[in-house]
Amino acid sequence: MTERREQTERRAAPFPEVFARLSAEYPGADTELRWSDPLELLVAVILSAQSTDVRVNAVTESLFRKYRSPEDYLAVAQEELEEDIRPAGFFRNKAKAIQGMARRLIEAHDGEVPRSMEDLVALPGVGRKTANVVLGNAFGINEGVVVDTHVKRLANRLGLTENTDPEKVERDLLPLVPENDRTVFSHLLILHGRRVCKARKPLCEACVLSDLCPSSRV
DNA sequence: CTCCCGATAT
DNA sequence: ATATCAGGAG
Repeated sequence: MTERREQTERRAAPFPEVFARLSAEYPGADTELRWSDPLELLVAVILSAQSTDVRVNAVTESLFRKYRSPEDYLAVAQEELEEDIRPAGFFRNKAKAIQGMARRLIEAHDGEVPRSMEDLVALPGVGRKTANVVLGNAFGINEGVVVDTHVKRLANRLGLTENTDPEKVERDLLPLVPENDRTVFSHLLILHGRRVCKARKPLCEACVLSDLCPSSRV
């Protein structure tokens, strides 16, 4: 209790207030990825790694007309799939991952996208972040918080965690966020991160959280 | 930790 | 010129 800190170390933003303000700012916050079934969402999220949703949607618009089932992804040579997803970036890795994922769906899950974290993470190209998006958006299972680059950055700036490892960030957020709000909260942070709390030049003067953000420069 | 891909913002 | 973009694998 004797420790006397400088004023530079401001308090973490209170989660309920953060959630309330962002909910008001972004009503109906949802993914901007275009999808119409779990397989499409899974593919879209795999493609979204280090890419923008605009580029991913440009790719999937035609991709999802050509590939409608796991079998369809395996019916072409890897090189053909690579060309079909090229603009999304990392096209060799992602084509290989999608075909490996499709193969495992057929061999281990009767061609269906599994509904558990354990099974999803066992799919090639699917990590915890991708699994949480699919669970939350396609199946309404909100067990986890999606920790992507935006959620990680905002959680740190808001003082909701001191960790940078995505899994530790999620562990710190879980007790703060009611289970039913976890998927929505992820979307809120992602949207706010894209539009206001940007990685390079955050628009603190336009931020509805600036008065309670430890990192605000306003 | 590096690599994977290339467009865009700063 | 360099950091960043709805990450994951080796």
